[in-house]
Amino acid sequence: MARRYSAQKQIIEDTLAKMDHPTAAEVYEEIRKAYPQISLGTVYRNLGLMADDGEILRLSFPDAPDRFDPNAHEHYHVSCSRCGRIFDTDRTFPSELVRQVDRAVEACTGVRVESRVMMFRGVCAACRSGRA
Amino acid sequence: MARRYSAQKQIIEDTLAKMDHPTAAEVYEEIRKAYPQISLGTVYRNLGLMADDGEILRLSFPDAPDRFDPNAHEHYHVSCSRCGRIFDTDRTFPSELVRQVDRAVEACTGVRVESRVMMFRGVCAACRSGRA
DNA sequence: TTCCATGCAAAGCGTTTGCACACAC
DNA sequence: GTGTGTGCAAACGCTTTGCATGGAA
Repeated sequence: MARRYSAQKQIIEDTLAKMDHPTAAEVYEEIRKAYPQISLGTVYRNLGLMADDGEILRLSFPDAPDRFDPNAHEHYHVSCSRCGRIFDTDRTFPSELVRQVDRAVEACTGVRVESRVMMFRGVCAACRSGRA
Repeated sequence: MARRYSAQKQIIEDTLAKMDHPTAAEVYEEIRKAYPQISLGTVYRNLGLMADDGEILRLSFPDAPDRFDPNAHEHYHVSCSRCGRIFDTDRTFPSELVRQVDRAVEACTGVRVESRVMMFRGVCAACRSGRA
């Protein structure tokens, strides 16, 4: 059941942890700087497996490659419609609010919520004031 | 600025309205029953344009084709992790809750929310009781 | 020794696009 | 008549996969 150790998976994990919602290709390019022999297929394979195992999050956006998030905890994702940057909500986000929404969703649809990938669009603070 | 009238766009719009979160291919197949001469490219083109204009919603899921929703109003999407069906929240969903979340998101990330595509996973009522 | 993970390259699939033609205006 | 939308098919980009090899257990 447990996966066999592999240096590549370790590197992918460590690299993802240092990046900000990268695509698989971005992870690949970053790793290649230090380990030019790694293959894109391996990066995809490991990211996919980690996402399936719930270790990390895979985020899908229209017309764009998937992005990965090492933080699999419940949080929201917000992308700025001007600069495209992606923000996470953090621990300061009231968790009762999340639970309240879960309950309202279940009341409305009958679905008992297990996980949330919630994406918002808006304009970030930097873009609203001066420049992006 | 206004788009020119086209019978195809009209059909696509009408067909989408009658379906439940279909993919572009599903819309195409449905239309083909009555209008076999329509082309897949036209379906994609029109759905894409409508989504860009905010007329309809385009939903992206990992490892699956995009799905389209004729209802562009603020609502949540919930997909059942067992049967894969997609549910919408409806007007009974408390809108103050949505606004509360928007405010909390802005407090947390600095992003002023303009639109929400919120997707949950869980197990629907049908799957929880008997069979799907 | 066993068999899972890798590297490589090709295939797969959803989606977009270029072009010639048709049709709304 | 002018220019946007269509049909068709080819191209595209992201992602997965088959296969031979290498390395963990």
